[in-house]
Amino acid sequence: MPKKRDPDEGPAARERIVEAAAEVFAEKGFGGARVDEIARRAGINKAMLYYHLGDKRVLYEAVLLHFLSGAWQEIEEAVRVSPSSEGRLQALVKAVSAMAASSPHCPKLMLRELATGGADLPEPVLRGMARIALLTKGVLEEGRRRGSFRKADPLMVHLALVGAVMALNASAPIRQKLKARGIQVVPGMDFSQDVGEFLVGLFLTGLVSGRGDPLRKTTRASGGPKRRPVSTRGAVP
Amino acid sequence: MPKKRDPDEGPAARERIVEAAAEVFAEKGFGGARVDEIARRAGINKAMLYYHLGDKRVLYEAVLLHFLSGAWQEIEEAVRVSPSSEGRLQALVKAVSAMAASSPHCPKLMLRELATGGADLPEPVLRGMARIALLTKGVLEEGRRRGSFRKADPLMVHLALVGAVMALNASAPIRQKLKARGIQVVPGMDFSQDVGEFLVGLFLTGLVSGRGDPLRKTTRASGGPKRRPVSTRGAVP
DNA sequence: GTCTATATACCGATAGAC
DNA sequence: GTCTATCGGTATATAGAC
Repeated sequence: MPKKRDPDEGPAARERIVEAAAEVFAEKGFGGARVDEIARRAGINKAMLYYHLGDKRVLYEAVLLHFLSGAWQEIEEAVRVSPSSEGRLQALVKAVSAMAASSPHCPKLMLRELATGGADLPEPVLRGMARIALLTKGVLEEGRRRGSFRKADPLMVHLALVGAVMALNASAPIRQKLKARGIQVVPGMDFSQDVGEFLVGLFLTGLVSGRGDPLRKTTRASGGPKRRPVSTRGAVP
Repeated sequence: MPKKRDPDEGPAARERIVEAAAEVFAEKGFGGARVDEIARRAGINKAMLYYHLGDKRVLYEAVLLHFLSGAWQEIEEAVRVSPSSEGRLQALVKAVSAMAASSPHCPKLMLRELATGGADLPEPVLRGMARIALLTKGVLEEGRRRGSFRKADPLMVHLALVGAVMALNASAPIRQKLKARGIQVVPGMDFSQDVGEFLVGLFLTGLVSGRGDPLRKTTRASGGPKRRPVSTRGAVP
């Protein structure tokens, strides 16, 4: 009886391997990840890993596509069904945020790829990222034409969004370390606000007050400019 | 004659080693960096590297402190001299952006640490990061009390700022890859807008139009908080 | 202070028995 | 399909000659 694992005890070998690989690649990076450790966490022999998936780079490609291939369609769909420019931008921000929040491994993998300049990115992943960047560009340019958005480089918006989303969603360990050094927002270690909603507010109207909360009137069409915000304060001497 | 290197031909050994190490750590990460390669790029023998700096982890610590220790004071100073809440936030954004832009290695190193959850961060670096986060928190809470800012979790703002800044400043290789796949904003491969000014606009007023562009009223000099920055609309006498 | 040579350990990948 | 054993290559770190 060469088989020691009960075939009914969980997902198929390939699935378990990809999940374990995502964990280890996210923690250690492509170069730091050890195939032995991936095999161990998958509960499988290293030789079996090579038998099922191929070498380390093929494994990495499978991990990235596992996280990204589904998310792309959800992002495009979320943008497609929104009726206004602001709604589309809001949908884009929320969808990217949701993708990052869908797995703790996803934002870490993305941040590493940002740091390496995409050196380890396989071609299919690059094409998908280009699709999302083009989608962002389209949303922003249309909103700009309609007068809903001010002038901003679409690629910069895309990169700022990805960076902010991934940093926030990968920040739990850093938050814990900062918390031990004086940064404590609320008694718990979690954020005091929903990450997606925070990002929508940030990208749509920024931090300066004087405009209504964008979340309360999401489907406002692309009409003329909004009412000029009232500067609230005696803060200007 | 054991010495092959002319002592006058450049900076001291330690400086050259740290610079080369920053380069390699930024490109390959802590686990992926090879001590041999650092020594080679520093134009020094590997044994000499150990003689001067100690082991790989001490070397990494020296690299991080080299980039961060000076930047912290500049950030705190830039915030300190700003006369208003909005001006302080603007100064903070610009100072963090300037730090990331000061060296191509800095944003890559920061993104990697975000991805690892600060696992490789030495204690002095962590304390410095906590200082900046606390500074951000103070700026936002004061602005909130004065009515200048809307409600937002200060730690989320800090992490979003760091993520966006580092992603934008480390994005040159990714931009080139995306450019080859249909994303081309302007003929050159550079952004069509200054990164610091884009970020100020994003964090202060977001992308939705209807408010005066805060960038038009900022002083041209980088980090110049001399003039009152933002609230210069005609409606506010 | 500088360099060569090497100890020690580990990793990716495969061969081959079962 | 599964596992053990191992090869070949390479990494960190140090010993020791000069």
